[in-house]
Order: sequence, then C-alpha cells, then structure tokens
Amino acid sequence: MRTFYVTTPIYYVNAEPHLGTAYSTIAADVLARYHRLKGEDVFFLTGVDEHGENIQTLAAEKGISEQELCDQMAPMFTKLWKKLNLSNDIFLRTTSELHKRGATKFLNALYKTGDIYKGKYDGYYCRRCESFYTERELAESKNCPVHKLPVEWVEEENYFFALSKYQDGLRAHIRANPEFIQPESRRNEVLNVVESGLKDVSISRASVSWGIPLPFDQTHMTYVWIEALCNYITALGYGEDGEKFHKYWPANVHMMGKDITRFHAIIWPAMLMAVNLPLPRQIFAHGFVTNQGEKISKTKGNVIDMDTLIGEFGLDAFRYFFLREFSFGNDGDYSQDRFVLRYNADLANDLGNLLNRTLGLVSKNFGVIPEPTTPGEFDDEVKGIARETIDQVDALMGQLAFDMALEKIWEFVRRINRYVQQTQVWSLAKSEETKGRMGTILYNCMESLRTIAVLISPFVPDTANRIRQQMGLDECFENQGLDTVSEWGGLPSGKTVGKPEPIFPRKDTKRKPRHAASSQTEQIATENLISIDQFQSMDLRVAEVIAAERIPNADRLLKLQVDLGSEKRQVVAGIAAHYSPEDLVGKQIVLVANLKPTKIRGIESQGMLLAASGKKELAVATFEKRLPPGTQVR
RNA sequence: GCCGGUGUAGCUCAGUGGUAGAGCACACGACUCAUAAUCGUGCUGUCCGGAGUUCAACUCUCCGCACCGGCACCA
Repeated sequence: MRTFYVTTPIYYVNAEPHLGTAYSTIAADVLARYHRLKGEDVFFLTGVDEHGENIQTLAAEKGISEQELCDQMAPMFTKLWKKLNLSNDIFLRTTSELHKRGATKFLNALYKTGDIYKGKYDGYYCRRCESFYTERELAESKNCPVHKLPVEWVEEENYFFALSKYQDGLRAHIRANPEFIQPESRRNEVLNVVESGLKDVSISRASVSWGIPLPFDQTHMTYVWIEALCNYITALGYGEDGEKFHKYWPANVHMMGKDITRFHAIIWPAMLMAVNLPLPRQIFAHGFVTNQGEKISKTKGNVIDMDTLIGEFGLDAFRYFFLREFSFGNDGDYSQDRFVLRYNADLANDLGNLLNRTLGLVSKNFGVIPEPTTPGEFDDEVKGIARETIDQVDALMGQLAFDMALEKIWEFVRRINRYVQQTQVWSLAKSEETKGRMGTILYNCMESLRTIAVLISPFVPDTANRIRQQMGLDECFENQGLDTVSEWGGLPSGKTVGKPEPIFPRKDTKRKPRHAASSQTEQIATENLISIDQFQSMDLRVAEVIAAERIPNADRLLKLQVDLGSEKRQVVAGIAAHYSPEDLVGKQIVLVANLKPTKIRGIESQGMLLAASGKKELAVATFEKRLPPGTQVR
C-alpha cells in the first residue's frame, strides 16, 4: 500500500495558536484527507515545540515550572485542532519521552559522523530571539533588532554542526530535484543562500536549562531549533520502532509558512545527509494571510478572530475560504466582504442550492432515489465531465494547488446546474410518459452530487457528510474512497431520500456594522515605563541640515551634514526611500546629540535624527517655527 | 546595490508566436424545481512603457518604470 507522510511545523508554545498556524494545519489536513481518500496509508503529524529559553523565561515570569507552562499551553492547540476538525494521527509534544529518546538518538548518530565539533562562540546574544547578532546587526544601543531589548555579550563553548560541508551536496540535490522546494520562488531563494556560502551552525546552548541535553555532553542543551526539526522523525519512533519509521520516512511533504523555509530547506536536509537518511520529498512553504492588505499582528489589533468567523459561517466555510480564495504558496488577502462573496456564490448558490433543488424535486416526485431508465441528451457529457473532474483534481492536488482543485470541482457543480436548466427537469413531472426521463436526469444529478461530495470531503468533511445524509446515504465519508465514484452509477436507486434543508443558508450581503475599525497605530506600551531621568539622559537638539547626499549602494541611506550651532555633525540616516537630499537641506530636525558615534557603511555617523515611521510611510520630525540650531529639545 | 518574482477586464487571476479568456461584481433577458436561487446574453481592456527580432508579439530578446519577496543595509 502506498504511504503518505505529511507534516506541519510543531508550533512554539510561547503563544496561543492563531490563524497562521491554523492555515498551515488545515492545508496539511486537507492533503492528508485527500490521500486517505485515494486509499493510501497516511500519517499526518503536527505538534508543539516546548523547549528553549523563551519557555524557560516565560515560566519564570509566571512563577510556574516549565513543564506546567507547557501543560497549560499544549491543550490550547489540541482544542483548536479539534474544533477545526483536523485528522492528525499524532500530536507530538517535544517534552514527550518519545521525542526525547528519538532526538537523543539522532544527536548521537550525528555526533558519530564527526560533523559535530566543539567551538567557541562569542557574540551578542538576545535571549528572546535565542540567537546571536553581529555587532553590525545591532544598533548603537546594543539592542536586538527584533525585540529592541538589550543584548548580552556572551562567550561560551558551543557545539557546531559542520553545515558548510554539505553546501555542495545540498546544491546538487536542490538542482536535481525541482520538486524538493516549492514554490519555485522559495526554491530560488534557498538556492541563492546555499550558493552564497553556508556557515556552520551552533547546535547547543550552555546557558539554557530547559531542553534536551546533548547526549555526548550533558552540560549543554540542544539548541531548540535543532531539536525541533528532529520531530519529523522522532514522531515515527526513530531509533526504536523500526517498522513505522521505515514505512513512512521520508516524508512526502513538510508543510510550513514561508518564514521558516530555511531551517527546513537547508539545516534539516544537511543533518539528514550527515546521518545518511533519505531527504523529505518536498518542502512546501505557503504564503501568509493578510487582512485587507495589511500584515496581521497583535499590536495592530487586526487579528482575524477565528471563533467569530466559524460561529457565523460554520467551520467548513472557514476551511473552504482559505483554500479556495488563496493560491497556496502565495500570500492571500482576507476581507470579510470576500468571505461573504465566496460563501454566497460558491457554497450557498452553486452547491447548496443545487443539492436543495435536486432533492426537492426527488422527494416531491419520487420520494426515493429514482432508477436511471431513460437516457437522453447531455447525459453522456455529464458523465464524461465527472470522470474528467476526478482526474484533474487528482493532478492538481498532487501539486498542492488547492484553489485550482476546488475551482475544477465547482466547474462541475455549475455544469450540473446547467444540466438541470437545459433539461427543464421540473417540467417533466406533468405527464407520466416523461417521468422516466425525469427520474434519470435526477438520478444523474444525485450521482454527480455523490461524486462532488467525495471530492470535496477533504476540504469540507462535515458538509460532505451532510450531503450524503440528505441524499439518504448513511455511510459517512470515512468509508467513502475515491474508488467509490470512479465508476458512474454507484448510487443505489430506491433509497428514501432525506429532507432537503439548506446546507449553507445564504448570507445577507447588506453591510453589517463593522466591528470597530482596527486602529492604524500600534498599541502604546504601558509596560516598561521609564523615568524622567532616563528620558533626560538623551540630549536632543535642534539641528539644521546644511547638506545631504545619497550613499552609493545603499537604498535607504543618506549622509547629512547638520549644524548644531556650536558645531557641525555628520549623520547617516536611513530615510533615503522617503526623502531625496534636496528635500532635506534647510530643514530643522531633531538630533540625538549624545549618541555614541558609529560607522555605517564605513561612514561615520555622529548622532541620529528622529523620524516617525509606520509600515509604509516615514516622516522626519521638524519644528513649526525656526529656532537657533543647538536649542535643546525636551 | 545584488538575486528572484510579478505587472492582462472594476476585483481575483488563467493564457497562447497569429491581433485576448474564466470566476466574481455589474446590466439586460429567460425560467420558476430551488437558499431573491439557477440558466442565457452583454459589458468595459493602448494584455505596465519603450526599442528590437519576426510576415506576425500580449506571448521571444533588450532597456526602463512600478510593486512584491530574499539579501545587503536601515539608530
């Protein structure tokens, strides 16, 4: 029996699950369900990543143990997955013994290859990011560019994995296997990174206590990312349950958001190469969901509330929308309007109404599924399209083109609506002679609906079941494979049909009162308040720009000469995308005058100008009146 | 600045070396079994701009512009 192993990333338990994680996981679920439908032996993995310094810190803040924290967080994921009707075969926690044992074995195997060596690592370290930064990556303030928190100078002995050794092997593999990294754009990106040279990566942390110790040196914890990647094999019982592992590995698809492509496309395959395990067949990085064109973020307050959406439209509409509307692999934009449009057009009008009108006619005129006694015009065409649809959907699902697969299915749905129209079935009830033809047409409609129900079942499992129920077919979908629709005519005549009820009640298109327009500005921090003294430690001055020029080979940089009254300064500012040099000359700006000088692009910068910047726009702070240069700002 | 991608009807996108398509939206018509649904017809396009190759380019090549992603860089 063919096997199919699909994975999602294991999600970090430092935050609750959100739409992005749901999107990845639903997509993986659809894929898993589709392959089960094909009769394959599927293993679908998802789980949570529970180790690392972040968890350690968070637990300390809450005054509970790390394990307690994880035990609180993990159920949030399992609960949501249940709500989303996900069919994962395992929910792996990295704190589980299964994972710990597997990871330990893997690390030992890796160690034996000789590709792990002890080296000294020193650098600026951000505890939040759990990663190092070079001096250049940091601001003068010595703050982490992501969290704006102070970083620490850390010197520690670390273990390294000789990633650089696998550069050529990786490149060759990516080149030879176009399917390996998808979509294409991600593949190019990764190829680019690999070709520009790989550096060895640190795989341990001596300063962290919450994690899995390196088996060959218990004083070091395995770096959380390295350990997490192992989950794809530990979930299969790597190193112990040989049978399961050999059955499913290598994975057919590692599915993930595009932000974590590199760990999966570079480090993970290299580690597998090192220990001589086969590489996953495909790494698929999907796009992000935006909300009306904007990135979704908590601080922005434009998070899409899944509960509300599911409450109002139903789970299946939710699952349907994100897979139909977005081209998997590209970013997709959500808006309530588009959601309603899709819901009404596709689910209520096309599919829901087709089922409803068909069953209405059947129950009124026959009461049972009629016999197909009287073939006629259009019948063969409909049957042909059914066959064609099944084949095309299969090809598209193979490419993870969920949107196109659904489009194909809906072409079929529309064709059946047209069939009803063309044959004017309803008018055939008037005489007994035409009743045979009527029954045949209705049979064909129902048989089409049965096929459609099977095809859509991976996407909208509940809907598929409801369609079957209304049609009077009691078996639910778990037992209905693709093979049950591969031959036309599998629908049994004579069965009593159920009561037709709209499966997707149409939604009013009238604009609902919008929930409070999401604010454009980010929430203002109320934590980490500073004292007036701290504020006064900044020496802010009025400065007049006397000259400005671009810096070659830098998109964002301008070199400014400014007048501070008592002295002149040279400042490099990252505002070139928004201001041309001419715009600035003569302007009076706010300068942080007591900032330690630094070199940017080899050019000395003696201060920093203040500017407000949002996602797109940026404006330099100026004064509404001219002032003597050097005047203090407070 | 480097690497890659995209730019086609109001919107989302498909597409081929021979002068353009789908769905949605919109308009009109038909029908009435059905969830104001369905079916039919129509609609708008300098297929980003410019140059070149060609009998012929939206489709190939080059240049440019805009936008997106990655890198560099951004206090």
